[in-house]
Amino acid sequence: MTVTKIASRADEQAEIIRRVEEDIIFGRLPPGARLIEDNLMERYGASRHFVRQALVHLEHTGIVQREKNVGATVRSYSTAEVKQIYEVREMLTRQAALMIPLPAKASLIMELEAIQAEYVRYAERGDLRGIHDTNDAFHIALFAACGNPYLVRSLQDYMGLTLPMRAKNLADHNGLQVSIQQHDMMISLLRGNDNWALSQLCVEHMHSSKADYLQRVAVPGPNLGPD
Amino acid sequence: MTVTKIASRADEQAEIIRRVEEDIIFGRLPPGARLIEDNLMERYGASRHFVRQALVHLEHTGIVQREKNVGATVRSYSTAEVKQIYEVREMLTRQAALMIPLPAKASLIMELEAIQAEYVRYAERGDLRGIHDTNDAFHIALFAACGNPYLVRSLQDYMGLTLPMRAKNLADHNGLQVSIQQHDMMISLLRGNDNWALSQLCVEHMHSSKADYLQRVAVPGPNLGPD
DNA sequence: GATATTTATTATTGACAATATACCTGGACC
DNA sequence: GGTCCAGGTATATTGTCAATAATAAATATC
Repeated sequence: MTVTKIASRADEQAEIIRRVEEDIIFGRLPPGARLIEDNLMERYGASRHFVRQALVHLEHTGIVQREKNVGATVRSYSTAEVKQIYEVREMLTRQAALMIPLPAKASLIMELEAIQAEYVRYAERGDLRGIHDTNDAFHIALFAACGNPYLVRSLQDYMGLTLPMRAKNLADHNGLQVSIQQHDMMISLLRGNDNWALSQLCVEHMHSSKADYLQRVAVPGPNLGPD
Repeated sequence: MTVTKIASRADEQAEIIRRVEEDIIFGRLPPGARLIEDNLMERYGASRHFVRQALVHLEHTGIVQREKNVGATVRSYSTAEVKQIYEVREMLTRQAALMIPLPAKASLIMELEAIQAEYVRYAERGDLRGIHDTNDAFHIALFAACGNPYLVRSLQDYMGLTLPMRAKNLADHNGLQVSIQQHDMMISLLRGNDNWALSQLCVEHMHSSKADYLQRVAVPGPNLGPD
């Protein structure tokens, strides 16, 4: 019940979005779960207006589905959709990686190393939210180096869209270790000259979470009991 | 003052968005113009709620800029930004075109021919709005054939973003004729087997409006007077 | 030239309206 | 007598609005 003094009213909505996202990512709100405005209002202590706006945003992002006069639910993705989403994300990723001038500037490498250090710290602590955020920050910082902010924006769109799929992977100890190693490899490739290798690594980096998710979808969790 | 019985309240917002877009596209609202809620409310006979919502949407689209407590303005693009936007759009377009299975199904070709016929009709009549809409419809229908709705969605995003740049080109008689011819060529390429040629044509198809816009930006219109 | 004041504009809120869904009741047909 | 459908009512939920507060920019004043 800490009040924590929300910085400004404008950030309040962003905060709601973050928290709903978080709840979705970490499975507290499973796919298909209804997002009822009144509940969210109470849960986050916000007015209907902000909650609604947050839902509109999340709908646009793609992780929430809204139906007029009926309400919002957490969206779930079929295997076909997951493949399609990743197809585009991989394409954008590959392209962005190829556009990064190599060898990268020292400032970029320093920035990434700083983020990576933080990432490792969160990983050790098992702070899921921190892991997730620094992971995203790492990729954004990396791809920003491609020089085209619009490409980065689109990549971010797809990172948001694949949020639910990636979360579980980062919670898994093994997957997390692999992710950390791959980030390190990316940094070392930035010192070299091989855009193609970088591009390939970035695409592979996505592969595990995608495969993982598809597997999870194919074999529905047995510990949920009959429905 | 025709009332025209707006189909449903939900469509009202879409209608406002359409009309604001239209005003921006056709230059009635030039880049930098302020979009004042009260004005729009009166102009479109809508409540503040819908106008605001429309502005939020247009901001997300990218053709409107909003600053807290200050208001919304029509966004303008620097040459660098235009190039970056088109860089991504071309990339997505190329990719989508390469993914269309050739030769295309007869149903697709029929659909495109129908749209194209409408397009020509609007062109003859000089109906700018109709020209614009059918042109977009043509491309959406074409690229939908790539089989990945998410790729199409991203393409649509960029079509929206380049809206202000493309409009003037479609108003120009010459540019319009070229556009019509290129559409015909696309349809005939769909009957063949050469994805690469199709891809190339689609990218070239964008080139004229892009070049045109960049030229227009480079040589500011002289009939606006000093500011 | 700095500061107070006014004005134009957007942000926020809570009350109310509209809508869809779930539930319940009554009746008819099997 | 039981069951299933139709209709209507209640309820849960979202949609809309208009009044008010908050903010930033412009203007006037000293």
